[in-house]
Amino acid sequence: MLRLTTQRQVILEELSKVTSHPTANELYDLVRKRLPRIGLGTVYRNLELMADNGMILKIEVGGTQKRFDATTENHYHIRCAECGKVDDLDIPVLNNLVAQAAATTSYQIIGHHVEFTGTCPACQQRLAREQAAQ
Amino acid sequence: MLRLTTQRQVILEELSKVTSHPTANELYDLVRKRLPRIGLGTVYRNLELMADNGMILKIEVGGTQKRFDATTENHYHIRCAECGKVDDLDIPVLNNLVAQAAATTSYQIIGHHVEFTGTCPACQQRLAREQAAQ
DNA sequence: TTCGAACAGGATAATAATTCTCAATATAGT
DNA sequence: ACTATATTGAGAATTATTATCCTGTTCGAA
Repeated sequence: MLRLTTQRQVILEELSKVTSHPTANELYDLVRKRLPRIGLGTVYRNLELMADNGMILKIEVGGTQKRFDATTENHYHIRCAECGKVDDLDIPVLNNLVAQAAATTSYQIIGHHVEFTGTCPACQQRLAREQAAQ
Repeated sequence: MLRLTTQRQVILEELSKVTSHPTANELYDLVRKRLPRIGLGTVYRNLELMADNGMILKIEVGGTQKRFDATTENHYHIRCAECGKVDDLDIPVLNNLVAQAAATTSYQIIGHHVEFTGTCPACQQRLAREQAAQ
């Protein structure tokens, strides 16, 4: 069974503190402020373990890195195509979609996720500035 | 501008032939049967270029690899949590969802994608067999 | 308590997927 | 044909993640 070690506790606390959806590496930076000797492998290992135990959510969106979320209820995300930032979207979860999908596939459905792509406010501004500069 | 080299033509043809959603590496194997001297880098480079030009679709789903699709219209996918296989789902695209999302975010929305996770028929059988064997 | 087994951590090596670099080649337009 | 540009193949480099290995910790049973 899963022990609540100091490392796990701090990882969980730091993840809960932020509203962003940090990557393992971003979380590593946060946690290291409190546990300077922690290893990156430990962060990866424990994020994976906690996700498997339903304590946190592993968000497998597009982009190159996995992201994590202390909120475990299903909700949707929007990802910035420029900088990779991920934010929550405040729209209701489409539970009827699962039934609809189940009717048309021979897969046994586990869950679903909706991911929007877009340009975040910061990148919109940056792009506008770059346009103007030319 | 974009030349239609032999390599690009063959990559596009092979991608169009299959109904699966091959990874760059799977496509590399297919293409190599016709162009044995092609490099993996060329496959990656051209898939990226063709996706940028809207000739094909780059599917950034969960899992560790990007996948590609000769169909460019938006449609939804289901991915096997066991083996990573990706199939199309025959359910209508929710265009109203974009408007809904636009109303609740300051991102400028580009697009959206719905991804279901599940267990594909083959893995269901395999898992059932493994269960029985114990 | 103390002994042993299982658990967990940190450091580092290994792997996987993708991207980059660069010299050589091919192509289009003049 | 000539030149500028685009493209290729080979391999190195990078990035993100996972595995390994050894050491220290903790939990229970004796």
